[in-house]
Amino acid sequence: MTPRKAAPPTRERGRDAYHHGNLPEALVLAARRLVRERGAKGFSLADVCRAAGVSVAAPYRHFASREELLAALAARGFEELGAALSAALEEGDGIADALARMAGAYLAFARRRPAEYALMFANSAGVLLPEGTRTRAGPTAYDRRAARGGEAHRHARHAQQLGSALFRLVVARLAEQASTPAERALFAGDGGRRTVSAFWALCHGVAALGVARHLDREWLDPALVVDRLVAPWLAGLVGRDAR
Amino acid sequence: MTPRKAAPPTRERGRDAYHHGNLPEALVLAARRLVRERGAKGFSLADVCRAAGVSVAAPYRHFASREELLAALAARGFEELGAALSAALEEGDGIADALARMAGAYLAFARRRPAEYALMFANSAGVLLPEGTRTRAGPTAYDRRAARGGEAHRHARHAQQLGSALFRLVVARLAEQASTPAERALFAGDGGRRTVSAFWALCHGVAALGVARHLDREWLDPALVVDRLVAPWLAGLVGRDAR
DNA sequence: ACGTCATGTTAATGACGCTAACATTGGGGG
DNA sequence: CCCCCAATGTTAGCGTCATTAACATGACGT
Repeated sequence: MTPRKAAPPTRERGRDAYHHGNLPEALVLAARRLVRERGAKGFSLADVCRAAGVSVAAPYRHFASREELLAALAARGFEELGAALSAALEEGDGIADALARMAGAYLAFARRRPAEYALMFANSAGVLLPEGTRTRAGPTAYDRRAARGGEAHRHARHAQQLGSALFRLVVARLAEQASTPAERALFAGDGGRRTVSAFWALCHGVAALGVARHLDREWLDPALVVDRLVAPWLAGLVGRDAR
Repeated sequence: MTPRKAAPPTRERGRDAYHHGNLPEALVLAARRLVRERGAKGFSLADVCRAAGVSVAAPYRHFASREELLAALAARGFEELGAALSAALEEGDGIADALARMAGAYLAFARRRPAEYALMFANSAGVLLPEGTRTRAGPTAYDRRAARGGEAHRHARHAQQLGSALFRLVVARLAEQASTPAERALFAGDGGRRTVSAFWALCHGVAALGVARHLDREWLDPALVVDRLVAPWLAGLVGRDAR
């Protein structure tokens, strides 16, 4: 959007064929490997550089900071989680079944990639600092470079949450599958987003407490989560609206 | 517990009257202030020392690492949260009301102390590293000192979760307030712990997503959380067991 | 009075995040 | 066809941090 001057014609944007051969991708992959091996805090940007075989200053051509590299990794995590949820949604037969499958997929993701999952919600800039704070004011060196060279990069920014596209898809698909007026009412208009948000909170609660080892082992079983949380919640909602 | 040799008779353990006058407490308070002002990652151990007016090496007489100081802070957070939950529990009239009040207290805590809440669940050693990993093996200097001088310190360790004491209290109190057989069944035996765990997951899901700004503003209202999550969930559970 | 041990300080170490200044490379316009 | 330039990567260096060892101090019991 907003093409100030005609875009350079022949070269494709960040596909491959760079010096290194797509360093941003290599960095994200290296970071992901380290996150899986050593946990979300168990590595440094320097480690990532060593793993990718570049100097410690190289990442700053593509990412404004270590935080932004991790944000890119988190964004990738959200994409994968979204894909898993979409797949589960499509397999579902009826609202209750679809929600149960999605909960299973959600919890499976968190259990198989605990460090990445924790990272996705450890959005330090947005979460851990109060409202408008920035650790260091003023544009960073990366910003100055980026300002000069058009708009260039941006590897994070996208999908810093479960994209609203996915949200809309889930609402629409569940609305289709509704078989009673009460079920339909749950996904009509803005209420649909509300219902899905509640479902997300439900899944995230179990996933986050589970990853943090605050819950008994039994909660690793999606069947228990569905039986003691998802199903009762849905039944309660439907039952009330039916009355 | 396990008093190897008779404890030193006259001096009280870590009350006050040290060189500094209870440095551990001063450090925790300074850290808490910085967490509230600058967020969970917006400060360094050196900053805490400057705020407390001691040298950067002083904390290591009382805490093994920066992580352990933050753990102590988190433990304090869990204590406060537990107290708020207990108070709400006692005010409740009936299970549904008690749970609604506890949910309100829980969400209020997370909303009023977002950085501390995030910290409480960012237990890096336990959460963010895979199973048995340690960043650096071998006993630290603090460990060696502590091994020599009996068992000495320990400011964290306690209450790294919502204490099981609180858990038992909640289960017992709710079991008393149950007015139907179905409600009573929810809190009988191990099932009680399960039910309260589910409730915790529910609250944590909304609180964590809310703190991370992943939910719409409307979810800041406890009434909505109760109406769309807590109440339906409870009604669903009770309704099913009643059948 | 004294010595001892808890408590705190000074100084030093290695790693890290980040920046500026310099080097290289590959593709497109003259 | 070649050269220029911008994108990409490197080297060197700065300030900070967490952590440690070695040293200082002072309160308390003997």
